[in-house]
Amino acid sequence: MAYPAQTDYPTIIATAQRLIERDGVEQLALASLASELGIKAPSLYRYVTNKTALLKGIVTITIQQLFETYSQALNTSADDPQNQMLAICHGHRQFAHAQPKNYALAFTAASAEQRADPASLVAMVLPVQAIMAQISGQEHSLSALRGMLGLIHGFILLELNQQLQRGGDLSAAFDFAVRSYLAGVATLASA
Amino acid sequence: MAYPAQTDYPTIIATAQRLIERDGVEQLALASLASELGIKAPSLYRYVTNKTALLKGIVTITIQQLFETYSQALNTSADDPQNQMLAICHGHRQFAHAQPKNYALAFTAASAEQRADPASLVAMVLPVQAIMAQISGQEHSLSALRGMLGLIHGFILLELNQQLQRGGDLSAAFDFAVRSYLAGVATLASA
DNA sequence: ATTCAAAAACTAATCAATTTAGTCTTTACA
DNA sequence: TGTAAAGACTAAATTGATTAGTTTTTGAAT
Repeated sequence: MAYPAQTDYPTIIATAQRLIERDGVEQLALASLASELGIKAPSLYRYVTNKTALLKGIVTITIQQLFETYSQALNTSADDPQNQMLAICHGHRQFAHAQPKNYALAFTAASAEQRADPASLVAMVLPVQAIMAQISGQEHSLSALRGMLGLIHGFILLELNQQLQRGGDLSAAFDFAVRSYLAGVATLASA
Repeated sequence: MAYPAQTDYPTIIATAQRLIERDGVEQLALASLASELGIKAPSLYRYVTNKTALLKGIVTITIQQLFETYSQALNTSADDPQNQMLAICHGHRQFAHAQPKNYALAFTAASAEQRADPASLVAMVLPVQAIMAQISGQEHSLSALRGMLGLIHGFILLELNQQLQRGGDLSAAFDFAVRSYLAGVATLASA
């Protein structure tokens, strides 16, 4: 029963994500964000308690979006576990490439207050672990999952941070690495 | 022919590394660093052009230290390429665990001005690629190397960022993942 | 011995950004 | 038609990096 809000939380987060993708996180000042929303910086404090909380909100939303990418990959993808897993890995990488700055922010937030809620990460990967179990066997499924997440995440970060600059087809290298890993997991499982 | 310096560049970097490890990068203020060195903040500007340059200096030194870890692993390690590679991977992980905050800073610096010189990274991994070639064959050695670096780096970052919190022996999982990957690379190479 | 100049540090001030305090404006509803 | 709550604003406080200008120390030349 009052003044009509000139913005709202989802808009703030979405706008912040857009600015981060355009200019980088370091450049994200509350003044610029507010200006982009047509308000002044102090007004943001009606929606977020401080900048750290804002960043954590961004991280949370980004993870949710990645989560949706996973769901889609799981639905649309192929018959056998190997191909399902490949679809997930490529989906993950595409997501990261589509919003590199937000992806990096989501997974390398320096301070603990900014990091994603662990529970949501677990929810995200449980179905993936089930598929991995078909490849690695139950016993190794958690370790195998962790290795795979490390592989795709690390590869992507090295790419995004310009640390794989020696040429060659990075998509092919990624595919090669994931296939190798899955093949190895399958081998060690049957041994 | 003058005032004796109360500090020097290497001391500044080493002290900054220590403070980062103790309190985190976000907490690294020039005033605290200066105070730790027994001087005032503006005096730091005689040694570094600005805070960004300081951070880049820290990153550079940290990478050099990791480089030395690699050299040691390469010297002391075993006969066959698989075991040499394992030694490198475990050495890398131990280094990261010994100085997690500086490791994360070195490899996830948001802005390009803070990142390590690409050439030094190449120099660091060339000998590793030679070993990888013995496992994967020349043709795949670069892709296989990239995958391995991604795997160990990603796994370590997930660990350090508390994103592998579901229990279990992480050292064992790391070992399992690396062995799986190497086995897979060897398999695909001979195919 | 004294002075000079350069190096290095200091204090004080500026600038940029987040955050807080207090005030004004809009609008739904009695 | 008035009023209270929500939302935004301006102004000011805070914190941290950076700059300007000044002072201190000391080795070397007179």
